[in-house]
Amino acid sequence: MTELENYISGYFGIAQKDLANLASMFEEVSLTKGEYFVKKEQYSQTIGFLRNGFIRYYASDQHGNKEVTQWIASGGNFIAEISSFTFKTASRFNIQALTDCQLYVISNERWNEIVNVIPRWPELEKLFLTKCFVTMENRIFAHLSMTAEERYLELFETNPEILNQVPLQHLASMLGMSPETFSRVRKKLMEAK
Amino acid sequence: MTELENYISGYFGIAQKDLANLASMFEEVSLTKGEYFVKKEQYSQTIGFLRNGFIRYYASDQHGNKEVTQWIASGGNFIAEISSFTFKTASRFNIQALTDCQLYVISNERWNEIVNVIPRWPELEKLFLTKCFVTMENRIFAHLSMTAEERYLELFETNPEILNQVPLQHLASMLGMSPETFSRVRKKLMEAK
DNA sequence: TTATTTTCTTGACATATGTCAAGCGCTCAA
DNA sequence: TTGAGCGCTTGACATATGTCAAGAAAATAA
Repeated sequence: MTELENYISGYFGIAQKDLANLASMFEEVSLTKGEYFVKKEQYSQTIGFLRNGFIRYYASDQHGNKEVTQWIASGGNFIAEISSFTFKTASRFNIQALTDCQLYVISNERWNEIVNVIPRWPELEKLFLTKCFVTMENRIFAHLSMTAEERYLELFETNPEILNQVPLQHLASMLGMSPETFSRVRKKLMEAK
Repeated sequence: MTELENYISGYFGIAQKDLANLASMFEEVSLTKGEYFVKKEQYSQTIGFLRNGFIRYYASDQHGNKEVTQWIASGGNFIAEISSFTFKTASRFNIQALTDCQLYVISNERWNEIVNVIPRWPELEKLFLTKCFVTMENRIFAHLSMTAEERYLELFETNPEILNQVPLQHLASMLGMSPETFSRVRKKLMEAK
């Protein structure tokens, strides 16, 4: 089983024989640090599967004063500006490689042909989208109910590796706090241990 | 065209002849103010379409100190604890009528039979879920990039009617601020005009 | 209607978090 | 190896927002 098949199999329960077909629909792409997967306002007609590295979603706030990091994706996850991909609208975010990255990429047209390989694909896609939606609901609840320190802790417990691998200022922004607050929370929790 | 057909037709582009069939799969349900559509920890196997009234999603924060309003749905929208509905997990939220409400309700089993009435239902459902996901991404971006006052203003411009129809304390919570801050922002913007 | 409860507002004050500015310490390229 | 940037930390201070308590207003019940 190739790496991509392994990953996809983790997301969806798919029969071995179909996995190879599915995997063959993707194309290997590399991004070097700083390169863009999508630029804001452009149209993005692809979905990427991030094999390794980190990719940041960001945009300016409404006044153009500061860059806000919407999300940082780690290896093993899908990457897409889903609004642009699905509704052919302008991208809301820049999606940029924070490190050198390797991806598997698939075009919109190809994505829509997956159903020919895997008949129950619509169901799997639905479950995938639902899972994404539920994750976002939980993320909103976290912002409504938790302090900056609690949000930091949650990240630390959920995804500790990321803390050594991407600029902390971007993690701070993704968690909705300033880099200074992030640094202080971090210090406090270090000393407490 | 009945009310439900009219609503559904707004969400999805569906042929007239299919609409009646689809609508007939729903059941009329009323809730009086204070009644629950779902209680937290229970299993919810239905989706509701809110004809009129307001329904609040809420749960306690992690310490059990305060109730947090995740969302308030207005008439003309679907209501569901989607995680419980799709993955048969315990509900994360209470979903409670803030006013007397009329709904159309459909069970999980019935929902899965819609495809027999409308063959392209999986595609419509996917578009619907994607739209929900995009909405949540935008809501998170709002929390990362906007002040309390800006979030209030956005609600005021997007959905002004809601401000006279549900307790402001719940709107405050949904926007991630205290009732006092909500009240002060409100006063400030009233005076400014 | 009147009584009772709930919700909203307001002031005084507390606290979390943001801002600014300086210094330190990496990293990376020459 | 050595600058030159960039990113992180820290202190001093500013500000947004939260908390508490009281009273006013509105909704609900009797």
